[in-house]
Amino acid sequence: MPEGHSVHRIARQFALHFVGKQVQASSPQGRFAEGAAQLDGRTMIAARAVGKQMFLEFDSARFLRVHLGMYGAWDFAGDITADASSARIGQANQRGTVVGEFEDSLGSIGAPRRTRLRMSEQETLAPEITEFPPAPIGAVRVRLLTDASVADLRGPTACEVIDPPQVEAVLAKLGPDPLVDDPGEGERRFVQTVRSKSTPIALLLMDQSVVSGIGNVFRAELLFRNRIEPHTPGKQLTEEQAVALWRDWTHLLATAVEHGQMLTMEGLDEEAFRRALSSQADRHWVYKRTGLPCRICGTGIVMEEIGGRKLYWCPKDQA
DNA sequence: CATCGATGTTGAG
DNA sequence: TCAACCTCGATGG
Repeated sequence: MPEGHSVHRIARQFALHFVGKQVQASSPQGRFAEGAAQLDGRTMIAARAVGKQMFLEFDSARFLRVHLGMYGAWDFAGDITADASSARIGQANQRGTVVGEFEDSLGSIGAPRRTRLRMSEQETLAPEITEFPPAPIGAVRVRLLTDASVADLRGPTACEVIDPPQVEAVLAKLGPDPLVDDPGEGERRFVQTVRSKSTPIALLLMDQSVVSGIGNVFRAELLFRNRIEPHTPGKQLTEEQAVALWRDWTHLLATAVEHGQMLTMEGLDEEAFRRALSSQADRHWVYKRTGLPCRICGTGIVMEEIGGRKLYWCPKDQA
């Protein structure tokens, strides 16, 4: 379920604790045994996210490409970075465990630390491990293990070992990512593409070849924040509207990566933004609010299926 | 405890 | 256009 910000957070986790280290790769589930064997014993060189895709680079020019799809997740344990301001506490950990921000990045002398963190759309702290490495739980497609940290991947849409030309082929199909591409260049590409197509803007925002990283939540919220009617053909947007969409996406993405959660009320409603930081309620302008009153004008939010996904908007403010 | 739906993508028909 | 992929929290009985 992750949109772009989650993948950037996961890549950062790998950059902090796996890059520069030799990695033991395996496939406890068995389905990725061949791929794991190609990575086993190699050193991770870099971790990079582009949109919802992640590339873990290993020595000898091998890349692990991962796309979490609808319900993929990484389970980290040992020496990892757990950010208390964004991670929720898992069920069995309700009382007791308190983890300070970046506490676990402080020092790693001696035995691996015991933090366990699931990173998907949400970040959830699980009960601490009692042994390292912990036994894999469930269907783990690939396990990446260093002397102090472990990462288990489950339920991904894509998980494959590829070479540099194949990496380039994947990247070539992706639209700009504000955290990857030069800001001016990304904006130019986005605006140019959007304003050349007759496809509804609601579909263009979800098209990863037009812009990388936007999913169903950000799509609906971006269109509301910019008061754009979702069915408007891309070519009917003004230059200013297209530019504003790109800049707002840039802003929302950076905020989400920083806080580890989507904060789409930010910038337009400071009170709601602060409330969203600590609670699960009142998080969105229109997403999943069918029939509820618009937070601005009170009109009922409407929903329809388009391109196989649910689209939410305010028929009055986004007329 | 069974069922549903989801913040996504691919490929068959 | 739709099923499949394969996971799990939310929901309902």
